[in-house]
Amino acid sequence: MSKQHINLPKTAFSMKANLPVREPDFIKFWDNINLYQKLRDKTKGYEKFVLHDGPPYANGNIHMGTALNKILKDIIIKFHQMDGKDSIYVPGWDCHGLPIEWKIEEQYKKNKKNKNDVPIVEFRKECRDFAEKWINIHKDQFKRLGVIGDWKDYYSTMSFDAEAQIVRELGKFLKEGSLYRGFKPVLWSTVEKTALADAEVEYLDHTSDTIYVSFTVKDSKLKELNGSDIIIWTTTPWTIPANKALAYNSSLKYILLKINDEGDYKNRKIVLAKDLLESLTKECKIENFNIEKEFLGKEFKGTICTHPFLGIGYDYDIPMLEGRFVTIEQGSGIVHCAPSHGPDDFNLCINNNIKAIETVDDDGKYTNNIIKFSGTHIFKANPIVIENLKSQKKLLANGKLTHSYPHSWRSKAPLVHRATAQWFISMESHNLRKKSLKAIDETVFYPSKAKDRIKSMIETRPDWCVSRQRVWGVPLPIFLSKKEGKPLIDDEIFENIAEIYEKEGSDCWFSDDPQRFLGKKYRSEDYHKMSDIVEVWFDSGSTHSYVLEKRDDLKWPASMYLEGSDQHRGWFHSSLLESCGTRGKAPFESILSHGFVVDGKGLKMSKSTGNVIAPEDILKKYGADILRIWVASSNYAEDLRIDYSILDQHAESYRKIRNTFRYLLGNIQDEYLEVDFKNLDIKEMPDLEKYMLHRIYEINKSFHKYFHSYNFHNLYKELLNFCTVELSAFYFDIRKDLLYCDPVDSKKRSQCIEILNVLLQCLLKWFAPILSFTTEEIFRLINKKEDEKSIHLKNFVDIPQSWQNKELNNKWEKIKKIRDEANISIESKRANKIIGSSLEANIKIKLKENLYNISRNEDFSEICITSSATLIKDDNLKNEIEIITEKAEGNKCPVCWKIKKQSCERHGHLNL
RNA sequence: GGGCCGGUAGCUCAGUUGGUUAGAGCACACCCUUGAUAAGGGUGGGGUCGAAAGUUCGAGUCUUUCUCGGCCCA
Repeated sequence: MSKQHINLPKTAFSMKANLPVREPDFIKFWDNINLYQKLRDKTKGYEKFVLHDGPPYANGNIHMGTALNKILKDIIIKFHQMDGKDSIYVPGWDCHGLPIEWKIEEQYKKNKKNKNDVPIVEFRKECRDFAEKWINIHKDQFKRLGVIGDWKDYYSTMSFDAEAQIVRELGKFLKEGSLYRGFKPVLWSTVEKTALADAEVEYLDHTSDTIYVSFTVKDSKLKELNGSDIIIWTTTPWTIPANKALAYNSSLKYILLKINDEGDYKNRKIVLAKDLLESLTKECKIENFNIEKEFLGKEFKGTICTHPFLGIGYDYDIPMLEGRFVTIEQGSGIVHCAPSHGPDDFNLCINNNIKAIETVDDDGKYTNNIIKFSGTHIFKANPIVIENLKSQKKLLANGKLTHSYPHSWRSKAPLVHRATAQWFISMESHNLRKKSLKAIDETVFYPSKAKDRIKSMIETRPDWCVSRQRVWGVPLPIFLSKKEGKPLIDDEIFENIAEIYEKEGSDCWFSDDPQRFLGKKYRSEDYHKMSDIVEVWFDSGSTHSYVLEKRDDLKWPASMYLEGSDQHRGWFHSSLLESCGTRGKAPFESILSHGFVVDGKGLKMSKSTGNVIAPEDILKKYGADILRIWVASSNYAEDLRIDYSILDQHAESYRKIRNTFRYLLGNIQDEYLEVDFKNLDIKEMPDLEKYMLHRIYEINKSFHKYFHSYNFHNLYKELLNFCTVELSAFYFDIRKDLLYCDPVDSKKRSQCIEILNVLLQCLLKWFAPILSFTTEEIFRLINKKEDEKSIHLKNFVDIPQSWQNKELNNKWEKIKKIRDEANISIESKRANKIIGSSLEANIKIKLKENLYNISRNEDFSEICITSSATLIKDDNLKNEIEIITEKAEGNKCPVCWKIKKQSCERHGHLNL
């Protein structure tokens, strides 16, 4: 038996990973050694890389998208840390807002409790506790993914200092004058005198008055339209006095129609959508008419009409605007717009610089802004409006319609869209739009196409409405003077409020005497205290001010913001606006946006489709490292597909990587020796080892190139290919003979061992940001230094330029080609059952002079793993390379298994 | 419905400014090995580049239309 004469690999590193069971131990370990703090200590004073966390909402278990986001962040953080930066990740949570309010209200409903009976402060306390609970759950879920961050000192939008700073930020906008009071429609119940959220709305049948109204064209580029009547249809006649515009669809076909019937409209020309001709003439009982012209909606552009109540003082222009929401489902194909009474109307108008005004008061009565009808309750206004339209000869027809209509879930009363006072940040008054666009230009985007996406949003977005009529949020720190109705602007007051919040949070706004906030300078009797809260996007949009700017360990602006591509309209967007408004610059140097997680077919995950995979399922079945491989190997610039077959594939790759490490560890018998790269004696190395060093140099180069461009899927692919193609199938396979069969202390074998140590170090570090757990497992096995606790505390390797050897590379490219040819030749003999193992073969390699000269000093029996190999120069060859494979005759050496006629030159003396 | 983005082997991805026969790894099939062994090696099959039309000497790459999918908006 000759096993005693060979050096077989031996390692404590098991083939089976058992990640789901083992990984949690490493999380405990990282906690125990306080890895986060160790990292900070280690790179204290170094250049900072700050990846500012976009706060997830503290509500519900994490899903695949969250897992993707956190893992991607962690991978990037670890890369920069190992690249020699102080790479900092402070996790945060978004805590205020409606979804949590609803959750608490839901609990109330279950317990038959009425929200209105509960003091606001108590209600807010429950919201706070709810968010707190989910932060803790999330924290564990994120840690389980292997994410290293400042878990002890995380940030949240509901912390007292956050609430205080939000007040200061709002104060800046108020002081500047860009935060103004405007009006915007919300769903309103005139019975309960309150705004309702979508979830509080019930759709019930309701019978409405319907009217066909005409707006006379005052001026149009389309000459035939002048003097004609544009027809609109509406189910809310009471909104006609609030009309400010008309909307058409530019791709629809419209017609100009002359009415010949007797009555108010005899000989008048009306305009309507062609597709609605039949229904409209039927409903309006128009029998005799002729079509005078047909044209496309886009020709309306620039058309101005007069208000149907022109005769009673409504003497302003009504422009026709392009509105994509206009359809031919019902009506006339032209929609009347009252910006105070519908979201579509509001948006279209505000985009065309027509602001909504207060037209209806809290009680449901027209305000003084409505000429002639002020004081009239809108629910009693329909007959009056219809009467007036008729007398002005602007009513083509009227009727009734029963349709689904929003009602209050509590009082069951029909709701209306009513413009209420809201607070806006102007995009124009202080050049916020311009500043933001400039900031976008100065930001680096990964992928670069994302830049255009956010840019076009900023270009077209209306003013930012930052007020909400809810309770779970930061109260708008605004006092309106009773005399002038103007907001109180005084830094001292904002600071006073902020300081109070810093100590006790913002609950006191709702419970305490307003005088407390006004101090001694102003009298509370002179002011109305606003009860609105600021919308949550302002909360999270301000994180840069109370996290990046406030903390000494961070920096402003952040090096990077990294979120899903939906955040172009979310957090990227609000952060940009908030920061540009208050600091004139973006709070980030770069933005990385990733796509969405979809199923294996590219469809979005949904409960109803049943294609949802939860991170928890993956962790249980595969472990976090497999999930991390999935993240690293997927192209985040597009949507990321995931299903069990995809994960199986990655688990398979993981095994390959693991076995690559196992080979390395086994052959060094877990006795790792750190190689001094700089002083490695390359000259003495065999060619193959030199070639491997060259490959390491090249891989390392592209590794850095890919990492600095955040191109992880190519980086991972490069590493994986290196393991499979160059190591496992090539270098390792060739060197088994040397490692197993040469004397332990032979020079050549020692040199190979040295290369294995180099490879181990390189691979361990290259993979550490991705395979956080597995690399730690290996590091624990080989690390002997008491003070070096974790692989994550190490830096990337620095590969000496001297390892690069392009000439040698060219040579080995050719040798590999010869090897490939030899394999094909050997395989044909194997298929014919002449030989089995390649060691049963002797090969003759015929080469033309050029190739021959390059190869002459190499031992191809070693490279091709055959018993012998002879090189023959032959310039008359048809091909570059020709291989002849013959069955090796003789005796099999019991040690190296080479088949020789004579006794083995390496092991013959052992007399086995 | 609108805006933006995308569709290359079963899977994950390459594919420079349009230029030979579209590549890699994995998976698959077959074979070898049994000294990396619930491992390792070899060989091989597999693509009308989402569809159609167009520009061009030449299109995976450029243009248009359609289709499917995703995000955002309505």
